This record gives sequence, structure tokens and C-alpha cells, in this order.
Amino acid sequence: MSVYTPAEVVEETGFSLDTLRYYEKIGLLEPVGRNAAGQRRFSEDDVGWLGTIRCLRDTGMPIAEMLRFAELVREGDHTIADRIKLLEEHDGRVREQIARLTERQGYIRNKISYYRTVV
Amino acid sequence: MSVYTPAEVVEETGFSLDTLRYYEKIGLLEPVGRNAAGQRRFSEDDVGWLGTIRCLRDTGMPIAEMLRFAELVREGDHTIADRIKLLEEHDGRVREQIARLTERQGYIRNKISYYRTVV
DNA sequence: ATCGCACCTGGAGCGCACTCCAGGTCAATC
DNA sequence: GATTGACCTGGAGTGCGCTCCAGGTGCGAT
Repeated sequence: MSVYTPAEVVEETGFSLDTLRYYEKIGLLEPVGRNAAGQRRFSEDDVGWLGTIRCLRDTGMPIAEMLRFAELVREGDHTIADRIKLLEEHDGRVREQIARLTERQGYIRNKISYYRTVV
Repeated sequence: MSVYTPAEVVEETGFSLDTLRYYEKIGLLEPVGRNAAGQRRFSEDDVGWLGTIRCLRDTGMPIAEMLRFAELVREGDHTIADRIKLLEEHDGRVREQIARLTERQGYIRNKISYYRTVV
């Protein structure tokens, strides 16, 4: 079972070291293991979880909601229905987000086309 | 040439009154016309411009860049090539945004599917 | 042994985009 | 003529999500 240094995790997840510490501090990450010198050594699971976090963050989930999700995960398998619910609601918002973005994109492209006719 | 009261513009654009005043203060909106009592009366053009702003904001353009765009618009027709450039760069970012969102959406949906197999 | 470097901590600070507030004006309505 | 309600101003405050800082530890390389 391999472990990762902070620098490796920064590299793999794209989160800054400060952000990793911040996530641990607020409880989005469970207390990370340490080596003898007190330095963090992230587990495979930590890195996997950070991948999930990355994905939720990138789709605009606020930290407060990620915390709720993290709690559900910690509580064990009997919360899986709740997790599905949470993720489905989020998926709905992502869909809306994409739809809105696509619509606005159309407007921007029209604008560009219009400018092209003017030049 | 009809004009709009603040309340009407709030209704039509979805920006709050405070936001409208803020946009005027920072120069994103040119100084809005006033009635005898000093109250704002927005022109058709103001409302149209706010539509553009809405669209750029919703697609994640930072205010600083919208200000640059507003400046170009004010400078007149000889800046149209620059405006096209700015909007095209923005369009590129919007495309990336949609692509990333779509990819992450796939991940989320996988996660949901996985949870469904577990329950 | 001394240096550089990756890492540690608690806590302060920051950038963005608003949002709220206190105190005031004016016009129309009861 | 008192009240109500939409609006005004300048400036302070807020929430989010980090990001930075000072001061310190421990380890491997020169």
C-alpha cells in the first residue's frame, strides 16, 4: 500500500499544498497520515477522494455541500441512497449549467458574426 | 424612446438594484440618465447592454475583462476587430468550460451508477 | 557541521463580486 | 399634513475559497 508525499499529491490532483491543508483543516479530508517527522503521507484512498473532490469542485459544488457528502461517506453504506440523491441533484444543476452556458455561447457567437459583417 | 425605472430593469435583467448601481459606479455602465428628482431612468440601450453583460457574466467573464470590452465599445467602430478577438478568446474559454463540465458530468453519472449497483 | 529543501503550524490577509446600511429626498395617496 | 414607498448617496461589510506569512523542524547532500 503505497503512500504519496504532499508534492506528489499536488502534482496529481492539481490542488495547491495550501488547499490540501485547508481541506484537511475543515474536515473535507480526514486527518491525513503522518510519517515519523510529522509530515503528511497521503494514502491511495486520500488521492481517490481528492479526485472526487476535484470533480465536484469543478462542477461548481460549494464546499459546504461537499462537506455534507463527505459526512455521508463517513457514515457508511446505509447512506448510499442519500448520496445518490445528493449527486443526482448536483447532476441536475450541472445539466442546467451546461444548457445555460451553451445558450449564452450562441449569443456570443451571434455577436461575433454580427461584428464580422460590420468590419 | 421609452425609458425604464430601476425596478423594471431589475425585473428584466435579473440584476439587483445594488448590482446595477455598482456596475454604474465602476464604469461598466455609462452614467445612467436621471429624471428631475435624480432617479435613474434607463434607456433601451442601457437595457440592451445589460443583456450583453448578463451573457458575459453568466459565462464567467471577470468584471475586469468586461470593463475592457466596455471601453472598446465606447471607443467606437475602429475597435471592432479587437472586440471580435476578445469575444473569440472568451468563446474558447466557454468551449473549454463546457467540455470540462461534460467530462466531469460523466464521472458523476458513473458514480451514481456505481452507487445504484451497491444498494 | 552546515546548507538547502520540503515540510510543519496557527493565524492573518486577499480578491472578487457583490450586498447591506444609515440617513435622506421626493411624489403620490389617505 | 402625515404616511408610504421607491428611490438616492457614500461607504462599510460579507461570503467564499483560498493564499500567504513568520517562524520552526528534520533530513539528505556537500
